[in-house]
Amino acid sequence: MDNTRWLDEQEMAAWTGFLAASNLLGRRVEQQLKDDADLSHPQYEILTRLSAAPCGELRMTELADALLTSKSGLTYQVTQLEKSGMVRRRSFPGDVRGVVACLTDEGWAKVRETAPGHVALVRELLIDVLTREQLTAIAEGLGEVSRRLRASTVR
Amino acid sequence: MDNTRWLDEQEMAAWTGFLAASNLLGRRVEQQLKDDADLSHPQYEILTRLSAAPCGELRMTELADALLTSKSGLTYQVTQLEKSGMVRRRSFPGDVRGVVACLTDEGWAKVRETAPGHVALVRELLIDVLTREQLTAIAEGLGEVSRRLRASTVR
DNA sequence: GACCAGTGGTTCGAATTTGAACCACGCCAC
DNA sequence: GTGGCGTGGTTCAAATTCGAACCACTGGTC
Repeated sequence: MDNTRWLDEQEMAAWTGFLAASNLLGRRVEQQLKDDADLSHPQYEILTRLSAAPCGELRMTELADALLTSKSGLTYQVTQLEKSGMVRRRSFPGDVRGVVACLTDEGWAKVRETAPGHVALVRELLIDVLTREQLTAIAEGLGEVSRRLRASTVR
Repeated sequence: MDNTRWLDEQEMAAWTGFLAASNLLGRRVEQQLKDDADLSHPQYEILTRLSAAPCGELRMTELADALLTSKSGLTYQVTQLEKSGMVRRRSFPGDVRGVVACLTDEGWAKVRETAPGHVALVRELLIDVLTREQLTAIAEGLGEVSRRLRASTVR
């Protein structure tokens, strides 16, 4: 017996569209960040997360699950950013094990000068291509999808 | 002056939802394929593309741009699949340079036994979470997005 | 106060990915 | 035919990624 519920045309289109957009967009964004700011996308994410946090600093763990990357991956990227002077590590007062990453002045400067170009690209390639209805559908639909994924993921 | 058109709340939600869904879904799918079939996602993609093609074979180049990966990446994955006996390389009659990848019997078997579980997961994590309206919005919206990305990408 | 399961981060090795350099060949124009 | 340019694939080194093992420490429990 084959009782698999295969995908109909519409569903298939959604899945392949999602996959393709995800690959191609990721690639383009990565490319632009590398060219304009000499940053990888994960690195850019780290910088913006930090810049949005009070005092420009966050615990490693908080960063790690905001970034959706593995712990070791984060360690690596933060080390890179530290080498290039964008970020500094400090130890967390109150728990010797804890480490907080902290934006340096150059880090702040980098974010300020990089963000506009990044936003412009995202707008051009994604946001402005969609109708308002598509935009809200995506915001709500994929929002729900990722909420469930987060919830069901073993921490 | 800062004349950047920043993202409003809705637009931001769409972008972050998209990024998160993309990361988390990719990770989960990857995981499942590895566990159930001992395949990476790119490898699975190769197998299904081949199985959808006449005679189960395609030129390397055709595969490469269907897969949205670099040429060298494809070479690597095909080599892996060849080692595990899912795929065979033949030379392309009519152009000595050309190489066609070709599903073996085990390759066919692998696709048949892996596809149902894969589809079920995609359904559970993505398709069945969305309303029908969201589904069509995503199919059309992201379809258009990726079409443009393909078109504007240097080949 | 000593034990012990659990946390926060780093280190390590293995697998994958990418772009650039490369090689061999086909396709033309002359 | 014979240069010379573009193509189809592979090879190479470098960067990144992941999970598993690890270390140092914390917070209860007895």
